[in-house]
Amino acid sequence: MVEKELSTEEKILESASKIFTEKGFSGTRTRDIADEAGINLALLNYYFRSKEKLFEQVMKMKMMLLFGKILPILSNEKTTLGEKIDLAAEKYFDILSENPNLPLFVISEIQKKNSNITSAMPIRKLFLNSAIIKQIKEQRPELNPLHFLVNFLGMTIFPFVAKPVFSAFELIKDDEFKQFISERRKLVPVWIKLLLEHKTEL
Amino acid sequence: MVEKELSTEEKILESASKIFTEKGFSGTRTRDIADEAGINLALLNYYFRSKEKLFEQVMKMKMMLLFGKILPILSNEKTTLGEKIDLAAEKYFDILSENPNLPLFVISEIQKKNSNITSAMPIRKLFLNSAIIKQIKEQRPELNPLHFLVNFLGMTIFPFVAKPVFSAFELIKDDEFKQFISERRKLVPVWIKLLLEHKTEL
DNA sequence: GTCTATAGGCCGATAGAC
DNA sequence: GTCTATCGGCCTATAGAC
Repeated sequence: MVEKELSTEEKILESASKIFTEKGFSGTRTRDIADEAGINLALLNYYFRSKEKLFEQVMKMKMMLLFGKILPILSNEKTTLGEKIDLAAEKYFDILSENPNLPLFVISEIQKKNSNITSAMPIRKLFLNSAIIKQIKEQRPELNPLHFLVNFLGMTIFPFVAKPVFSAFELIKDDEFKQFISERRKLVPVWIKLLLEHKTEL
Repeated sequence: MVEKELSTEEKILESASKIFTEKGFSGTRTRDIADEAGINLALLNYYFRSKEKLFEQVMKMKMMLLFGKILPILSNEKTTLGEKIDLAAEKYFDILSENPNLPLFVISEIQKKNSNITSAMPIRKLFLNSAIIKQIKEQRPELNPLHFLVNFLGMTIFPFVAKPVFSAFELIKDDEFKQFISERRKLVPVWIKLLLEHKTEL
């Protein structure tokens, strides 16, 4: 139950965020959100008009959380490539440790086309023109720079995405996972730099 | 529409596989499966009793596809670590190119606890006792071998998991993605071996 | 085995009192 | 703003004819 000194609207948003993230759009019932927020179902529609509109609000928050802090780091013209890797890893492991289900939620709702929010965000331009893309191209002109982005994101985000499966098969316990992630926080930047330095024959 | 010379039961399974994978358990309506299979809704319940039971069948197929070919490669006592990496990468890129939504489907349905199938599969034992874990420990005794598995899976699976997001933001087109994946098929084994060879200071 | 028709329950949304 | 009560539609599952 959400308590504290939140307005009714904020309480509903908090609860919606929690339940949508756990169950996805189609698995969520507005009644559950209302219960979690400690208010009546009618009130949810009074504030947000419909389940869809409430979901879009939550999705917008989640996208900001997923991209808001990272894009500025990648776009910074004043830092070196190595500094960007260190900063981005640190920031992402922070965000994901606080919001472990964030990437799986966003990816899977976008895949199911439950959100049109992507059309409203200029990620493409921001990303393709970012300083880090230029720096990777300088360092490794023979490869698509997306390879290194995917390596970075795969090493950083994938453990959080795959955690439900690892847990279900008891490959790792919750406290071991925390330790595992704190090791990766230091290892991933080292590994990414290693991959960037060693020219690979195709 | 599924045609060919499939039995009714197989047609329903095929269609269920397709639609569950696209929309997840809670986003799927049994009517849509029946339509896709070109049969009546009542017939679906005649063969499979319920939506849940049909889903469990599909999930079992998907888990076999995801683990069935890979675990034997990782458990083979006669191959070297390098050979295992080459074979596993090749096999996984094949499977995932044919079934790009497979990992996202499995992960996200397990996260939503829509399936109990994990309790029926002895993945933990098979994996923890596998030859590859021993070989990684020999090569890099100072690190949790799970780090290298996660690196491998992150580099291999993550591009497929994240593709809906990349596509939504137009960071990559479908034909470019095919090319991108065929590059990674060669690059990932090289990168993984590189990470295994270079001792990392923690 | 396969169909039509419908029961029965769930869920999103709203009317209307306070 | 917040509630109770309820509508109307959708979805799974089944009864029963062929």
